[in-house]
Amino acid sequence: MLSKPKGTIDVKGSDALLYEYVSNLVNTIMASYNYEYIRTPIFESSELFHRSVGESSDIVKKETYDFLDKGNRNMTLRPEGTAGVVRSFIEDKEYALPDVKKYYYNGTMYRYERPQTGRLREFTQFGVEVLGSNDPLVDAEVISLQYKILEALHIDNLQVNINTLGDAESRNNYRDALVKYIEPHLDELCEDCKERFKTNPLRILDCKVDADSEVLKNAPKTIDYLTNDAKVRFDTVLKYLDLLEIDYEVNPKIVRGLDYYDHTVFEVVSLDNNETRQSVLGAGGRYNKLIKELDGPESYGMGFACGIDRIINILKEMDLYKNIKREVDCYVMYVSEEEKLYALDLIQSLRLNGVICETDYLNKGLKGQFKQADRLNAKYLIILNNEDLQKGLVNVKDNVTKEEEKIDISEVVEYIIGNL
RNA sequence: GCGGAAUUGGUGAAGUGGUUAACACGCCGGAUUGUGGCUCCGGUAUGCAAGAGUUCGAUCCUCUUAUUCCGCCCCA
Repeated sequence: MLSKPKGTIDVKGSDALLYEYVSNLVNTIMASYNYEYIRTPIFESSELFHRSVGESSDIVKKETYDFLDKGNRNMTLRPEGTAGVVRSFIEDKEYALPDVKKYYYNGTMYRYERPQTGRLREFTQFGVEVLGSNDPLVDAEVISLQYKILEALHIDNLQVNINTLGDAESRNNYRDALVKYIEPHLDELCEDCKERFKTNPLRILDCKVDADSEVLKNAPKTIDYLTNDAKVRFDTVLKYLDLLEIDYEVNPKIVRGLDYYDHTVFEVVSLDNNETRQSVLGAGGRYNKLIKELDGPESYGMGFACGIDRIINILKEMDLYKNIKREVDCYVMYVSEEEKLYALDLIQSLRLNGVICETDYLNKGLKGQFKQADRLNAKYLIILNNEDLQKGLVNVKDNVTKEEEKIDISEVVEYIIGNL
């Protein structure tokens, strides 16, 4: 038996409707913020991700889908969306344009991970990237945009956890201080933290095992190592968020795992999402260094990415979305071959007029067709029979009131449209 | 990459080392000679994730593999 690859899903049925619903909502809201849709390749040169996401990050070290194409080029299935968008921005020299570029994307990403609920190898994210402005206004807008989308889906108990890493100077100062502080206490930390100490010391801060240890409680805080400019900048972001009425909590432990972040970093969680599950719905931050890192000029970037699959998991448990299904306007019933000809013609006319129309494809009896019509929640039934057709009439039954009337066949389409 | 649990039909599931794998929903057919949704009757897994082993005999025991779920790592 052939089956789908590990960590992938088939999206169909009510799931597909939910994905469609979320995507449509994203499109609508993005439009009102005037973000442009961008679609970048699903595979890019491996080098792009090594240089953007970072050689030392776990994503690149052990989670990418790499392959050699037939021209012996090293390719990687995109593990995240930012790198491709930034690459495109640089490649097309959009930094030279007079305006800020505001992009949003919505597509599949690939990471070779151990799958769990809310963690797939092929997963779907939407996200935004704002390129070319360092104004704290952008930080606040990006965070609020993500927040407002989740809010529009009626996901409750949202919380934004926010922190700042500061500029390069702040970040380096802090890193040095942290390393100096941790080193003598290294033996008191867990095995994973000893490894992190070598690869990415900042990540020790959000270790769950050592979270309650005295060592971490007394560790230096990023906020104390900010340059004055970086601090003022962060305070400004928070002020704007207050103004936009976004619930946030400054959490000095948020550091993020991708190497390209500086200044603002944040994540949005849903607190009542069955607690143990993957509760981070989206995350992002500012990445001013990244553009130069990828051979662009000095520029600025800020964005977020949001996991649609996780959103869908939450929506599926909400009463609001329990009965989502496509409703059929009209079900056309026939039995004989002659009636079928009328049916075919009528169905086409209805469909071309925008009526969602279904019929029988299995030569079922009338009883079976009634059953199918009910399964489809058809609002109207059109029952064809030879006797009436010869008089130019068809039976139209309102499937809610159960009232039935005979309508002139030339007026059926208008009648249905008029009643929908 | 590491640790743990699970896997029975279209679905929810019960069950046992030994002839026909319960029950329910769904679906199909009939009672109802072309207007159903109620009721009644009948049908619906040559099969218990896949493969190998133990056994006279395994869905049930053992091993391997796969997948799913949970925890860790990490992350959306």
